[in-house]
Parts: sequence; structure tokens; C-alpha cells
Amino acid sequence: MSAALDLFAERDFASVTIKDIAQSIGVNTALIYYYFDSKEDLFRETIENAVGQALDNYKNLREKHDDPVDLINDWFYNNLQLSEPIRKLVKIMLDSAGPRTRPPRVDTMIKQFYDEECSILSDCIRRGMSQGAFQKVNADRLALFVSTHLDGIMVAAMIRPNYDIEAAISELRQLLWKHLGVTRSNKKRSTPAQSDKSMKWHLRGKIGRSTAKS
Amino acid sequence: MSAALDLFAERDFASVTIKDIAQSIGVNTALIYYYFDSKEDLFRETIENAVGQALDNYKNLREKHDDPVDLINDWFYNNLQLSEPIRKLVKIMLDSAGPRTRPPRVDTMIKQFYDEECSILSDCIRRGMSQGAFQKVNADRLALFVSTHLDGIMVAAMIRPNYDIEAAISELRQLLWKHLGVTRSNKKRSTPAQSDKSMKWHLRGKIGRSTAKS
Amino acid sequence: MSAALDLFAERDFASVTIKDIAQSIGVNTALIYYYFDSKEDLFRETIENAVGQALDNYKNLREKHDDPVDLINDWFYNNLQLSEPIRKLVKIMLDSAGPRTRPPRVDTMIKQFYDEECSILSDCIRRGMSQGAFQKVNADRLALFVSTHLDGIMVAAMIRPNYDIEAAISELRQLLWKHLGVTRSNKKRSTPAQSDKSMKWHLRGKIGRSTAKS
Amino acid sequence: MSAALDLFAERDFASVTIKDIAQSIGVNTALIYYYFDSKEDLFRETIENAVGQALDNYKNLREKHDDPVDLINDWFYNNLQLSEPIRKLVKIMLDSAGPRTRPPRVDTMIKQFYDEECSILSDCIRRGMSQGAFQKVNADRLALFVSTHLDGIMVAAMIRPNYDIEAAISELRQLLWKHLGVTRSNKKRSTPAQSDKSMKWHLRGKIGRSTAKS
DNA sequence: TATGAATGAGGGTTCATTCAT
DNA sequence: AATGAATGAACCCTCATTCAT
Repeated sequence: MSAALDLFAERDFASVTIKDIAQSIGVNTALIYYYFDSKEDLFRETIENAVGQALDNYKNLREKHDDPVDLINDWFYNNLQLSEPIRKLVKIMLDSAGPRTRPPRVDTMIKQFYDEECSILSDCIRRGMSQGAFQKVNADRLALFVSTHLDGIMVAAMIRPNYDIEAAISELRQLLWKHLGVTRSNKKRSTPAQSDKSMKWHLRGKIGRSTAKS
Repeated sequence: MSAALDLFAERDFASVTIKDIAQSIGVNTALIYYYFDSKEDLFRETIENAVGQALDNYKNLREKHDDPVDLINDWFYNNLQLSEPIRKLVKIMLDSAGPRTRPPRVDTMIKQFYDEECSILSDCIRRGMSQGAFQKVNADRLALFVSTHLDGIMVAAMIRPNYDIEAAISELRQLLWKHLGVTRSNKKRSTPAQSDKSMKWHLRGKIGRSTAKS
Repeated sequence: MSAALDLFAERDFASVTIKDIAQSIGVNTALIYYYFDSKEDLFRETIENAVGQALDNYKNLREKHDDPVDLINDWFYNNLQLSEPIRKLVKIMLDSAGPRTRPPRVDTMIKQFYDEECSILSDCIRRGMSQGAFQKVNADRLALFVSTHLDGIMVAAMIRPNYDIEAAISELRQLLWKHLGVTRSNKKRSTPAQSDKSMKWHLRGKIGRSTAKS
Repeated sequence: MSAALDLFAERDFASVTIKDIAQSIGVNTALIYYYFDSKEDLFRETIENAVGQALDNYKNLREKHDDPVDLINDWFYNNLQLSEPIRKLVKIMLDSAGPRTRPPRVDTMIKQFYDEECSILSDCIRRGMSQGAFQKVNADRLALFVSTHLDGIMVAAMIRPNYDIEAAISELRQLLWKHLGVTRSNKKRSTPAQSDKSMKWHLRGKIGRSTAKS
């Protein structure tokens, strides 16, 4: 499924052959049919798996942070770190978006994914507002705005040559904080023990593998 | 080419068969090859044509307005009105974005398109700033931000069910004006009673082909 | 028909398209169908025409010479000079030789052609024998031998690289004369006024355009 | 490949469809592509295989005989026995002889084949001369003459109706012996009562695949 | 006499899928 | 659990042929 995800993201459903997938993991073509009923089945399970991982990831994120600022910062960091798999997901979701082409179960998963993404953000924003830390805004609309922009970043990174994904995410983050009236969004409250990698982002701003693999 | 554009946008290059295209316009399959050398050739010419039209459209826009505020407002209005063909374009550009799959001429056209889009915006912003109408901002970065967000809107409209494209564009527009410090961007000709949502777009250009059809 | 002959000789019936033929003479494809009923029809008429010319040529040869030695010498010279069209003919005849593929009229023409070729030779041989100029041989068998060898030469010239067609014909000629006991086959009777080009061959042995066009 | 050889010899490359070949051996069309990359690939391998067998055959011939007379007699006998596959080979070689159409590897094989054929003959002739058994002749030229004539016989057998291939080969053989001054080329083992025509061929090698089928 | 446009049939090739082992 | 061999359905593309002008 991992190999399939890579290939489905690189090309599209129709262009990727079962043989391609089999060869990329060095097995016989027929073996794929031992584990999956059909190409569509493999595709569906692959997406479900990927979306499932993304949702797990979001769940972890929610559980890791109490502070809305931290959570949102980490959410941005996460999107940068995982921008490659996320791009793949967006690409595949778009590919299978045509009328009648997307199987209902995939459709459901995609909706779940976006609902969760917006929900993380809007929940945080609401919590921040109720804590008096954020200015009053329309939490849902702002969350949707950020989520939409993130889609835009992922797409731009795929379509446009030399698009700087890190700068774009950083800009979106700053805009969000400005919008929420959070002036010094990070390091203010001296988060101690920032052993976790994701915390470095606040300080350093620069990530080792800038815009990924090329 | 129009039929091809529709189909290539709906599905993807590999999924669309020449027979599909021929049938959708009621001609024999072989006739396609009377006018185009190959499926790839048809694809390329179709994209070039579509991008060409988009660039023409931008050119008209530039020539129609002197005032940067009007131009940008009209640009937003344009993107709403033409959101369907633009979505198609984005979808196709993304489809053919895989490594080595995109023919160089298509690649060039895409770059041209995005360069022009950002250029329209940044030129306007710079003009507005030099006129003292806008606050000082980094014109290029802001233009890229808006352009990226627009991509996000188009993609979201395709992936997410019930995505309100008009509201999204409207929100982006308001955010831009707020950012530029233009408080009442569109009250100039004091159109009162703007109850109807779509009426918020004051400046309306003649649109070539109404979006229609769907 | 001339263009068709060239193409049919170069490739084969199935490989040559009507478009090829039309393009090679700079006319529209449909125009071919104004003059010929079908591709097969064009093929047939082309061959009939070519074989007809060859037969005319043989007829001229017969009428030009009284002396069997002269006629046979001229016949050899002729085969050298016309080796290119003859090769084409042989190629085409062979191509259309498969079972059931050759239309009956073409079949008849081919038979006529070979009958006439052998007939010219055997008639000459018989005349020479009755004149006491040649040794006694089986005229028909010898004629068939020479005719067969000539086919071999034409084929060899097409298949084998760097095959010297002139040397091969010359050798066949000498062998024939030796076989017939004609020691000094040419110039013996001081054929005066050899204005005709074909006569030069006896003396010079070397022809200007040696083995033709490459 | 055997079925392909038959069909390619009967018609020509372009006329033979993969479906024809598949049907003639009772398998699915796609299966051909499981074993061969393309129609051209099948064609090439088929020819290479056939020429390879012919060369093997020649090698056996060389190893079987010490005496040049025996070898040449056997060579003639061989050509009679294998006249059908040889005809096929000649036909195919001629078909693929057009400018630029013949792949280089096929070209090489054909050259090899003819070189070996002439080489067998000229080597024999030289050995015979050095043993004092043959008259002095130009070995290479004579070998080429015989080889060319054999091509002619094969072609004549295909083009001309009712061509007696056995008589033609027999005549060529006799002419060769006469030319070399070998009077009773085959009386050595005094096989009397050679009434049957085919019995004239004294030395008979084991033939791989009887010509059969037609 | 000549052309551009159109079509039906078919050919080469690919691919998802299955079967026997 | 894994593979080689086999198949039917399609797909891209070509071509002989026709039609309207």
C-alpha cells in the first residue's frame, strides 16, 4: 500500500498499472490479487489507510497539547514536516474527485479528514477566545480559511516550480496569529523541555530539509 | 478542444479516451486524428488554448482599469465568474504535474499563467502603494499569498462537498483590503442596498463565456 | 503509376499507403480514386503497365536484330541497363506471389513475361544452332537456365550488399557463349557503324552508370 | 516463431497480423506480447532463428565431409531437401531489403548467411584444386555464380508456375562439375540403377525437419 | 478535375484479471 | 504465499474509401 500510495500520487489511478506497483516492490503481479480484490480495492484501501494515518496524527496532536497556541503551532509544523504525504493525499483526493468516480467510502474518509482538520483549528480558536488569549473572530470561517490556504500551498507546491512551501506556511501562520491578536505567539511562555523536535520550529524557523526531496 | 478540456478536467489524461472525446461531439474517432497528431498533441493544444484564453482575459482586465482598487475587485469578480474553467485548468495542471510527464511547452504555459496572475496583483499593489492608497506591504509576497489562496479555493471547491466558492473568494478579498488598509474598497459609487450576495461585486466585466453548463 | 511502381517496389503492397503515393506526386489522396477503382486496381494496372513495357521492350529487341549473337548480346545489355526497373518488377512479382494473393490477371502477365523472356533466348539459340553457329544444346533448358540466373542476379543485387550486378551479368554472358561454343562472340563480324549505344558494351565492357543509383 | 516464419514467408511483414500468428497456433493475441516485445521483435528473432538454423546446418555439412566432391554434392542435395525453408528465408530477406527498413541485426545475419554459403563452396573448390581433382578456376567467382543461381532457382520456384526446382538444381550441379572438370562426380560408390530422379543425389545428409506441410 | 472532411474497419499494444501450479 | 502463463477487453492510431463541394 505504501508503494501504491507513492505511485498513485505521482501519476493517477488510470496511469498506474498493477504491474508498476508489483515491480516497485519486487513481487509478481498476481500476488497483488492475493491480497486485494481488484485495483479499485487496492486504491480504496490505500487511501483509507493514508487518511487513517493522517487522522491518527491529528489525534496525537490534540492529545499532546493543552495550550491552543502550542497546538496550532505544532499543527503548522506538522503540515510542513508531513507536507510530502499530505501533498500526495491532496493529489489523490483531487484525482478521484470527478463525478461518479469516487467510491462512497473514500468520499466519506475525505470528508472526515477535512472536518477533523477544520475542527482542530476551530476548537483551538474557540478555546483561545474563551481563555481571552485571542481576539473575537468567527472560528469556523477562520479555520476554513486556513485549511483552504493550506490546500492552496500544497497544490502550488506541486504545480509551480520552485515554490517555497516553508515560507508559505510560515506566512500563513504569522497571518493567523496577527489575525488572532497573538503578538508573540511562541517562546513567550518559555515552554521548557523542548526536547521534541516539533518545538524547534518556533525558534529556528528553518528546517533542515527545506522544501523536500525535489 | 472545448469538449476535450471538459473531459480532461473531469477525469484525467489516461482515463479520457479519444473515443470519449469524439462521441461527446458526435464525430468519428478517426476524425480527431485528422486535426491532431496524437492524444498528447490534442492535450497540449487544448491546454495551450485554455491558458491562452486565460491570459487574454487577464490582458483585457489590465487594459480595462486604471484604478488599482477597481482592477483588483474586478479580478476577484472574474475569478468567481470564471471559477469553473479555472478549476478545470488547475485540475489539469495538477494532473500533468508528475515528474517527466508534463511536456515542456505545457510547462512553460503554466509558468506564464501563474507569473501573469501574480504580476497583475503585485503591479496593482505597487501602484496603490505609490499612490498612497495602500499601506506599505511586500507586494510580491502578498500577491503570491492571494494567488496561492485562490488555488486553494479552486481545489477545495473540487474536493470538499458543499464548498461555498463565492463566500471563500469574498473572504479573501476582504482580507486583502484589510491588509492593504483600504477600508471601504467599494463604496465609491455608493451602491446601496447590497442585499444580494452576488451584488457585492461592483465592477463587473464582460465575461467571455458564462460559466454555465454544469 | 510510375510513382506507385517505385513505392510498391521499395516496400510492399500492404506497406504502401494511398497517401504515400498521392503525396509522392503532390496530389490529394481522393484524386487517386478518381482514376483508379481501388488500391488493388491501381496495383494491378501498375504491374500490367510495367510488364507491358517490358514486353514492348523485348519486341523491339527482336525486331532490331537478325543475328542471334547480336540479339543475345543486346538482350544482356538491356538487362543491365534496365536492371533497376527489372529488379522492381521481380520484387513486386515475388511479393504478390503468395497463394491466393495474386489476382489472376497479374498472374497471366507474369507468365507472359517469363515465357517471352525464355522464348527470346531459346528462339535465338535455335536459330544459331540451325545456322551452325552454335553447338547443339537443349535450347529450352539453356534458356531457362539463363533466365533463372538472371532472376538470381536481380535478387542478389537487392539482398546482398555490394553485389556487382554488371560483373554478374557479364559472367553469365561469357558462360553462355562458352557453352554455345561461340569463341569470339562479338566484334568478329566487324559490326560497323555502332552508333547504337547498346553496341558499345561488347567493346568497352564498362558502362557509365555502373551498378546504378545505389 | 515457426508459425511466424511460415506466415512472414507467405505474405509480408505488413500483411501478417499478430492475430494471424496467434490464431495459427491457437493462442490469444496478447500472449505473443508476453514472449516478444513487439511485432518487429518477433520478426527479428524469427529471422535470426531461421538463419541460425541454416548456419548450423552448414556447419554440420562442413564437419561431415572430408572430400570436396562429396561435400558439394551434399550441399546441393541439402538445398533441394531444404528448398522450402530456404525459399522462405530468401523471400523474407528480400521483403525486408528496402532502404532503412531492415534492422541492422537482421542485416548482419543475412550477410553472414551468404558469406558462409559462398565460403563453403569456395573452400571446397580450392581444396579440390589443390588436390588436383578440379581444374583451375576462380574459386570465389564460381562460388558466387553458383550461390546467385541458387537464389534464382528459389525465386523462380516462387514466381513461376510449375517450376521444376529439382531439375534446376540438378542442372546447376552438372554444370558445376563440368566446369571443374569432374567427369563422374558421383560414381564413387557406384550406385547403379538411378532411375529415380531423386536418387541422383548420392550423398544424403540427415535433414532436420523434412520440408513437409505444403 | 481536384480537394478537405469524414468514416468504418482493423491492427498493434496494454492491462486488469484469472488459472494452474 | 508466490509465480508464470494465458486471456478478453479496450485503447491509440492508421488506412482505404467515400462524400460534398
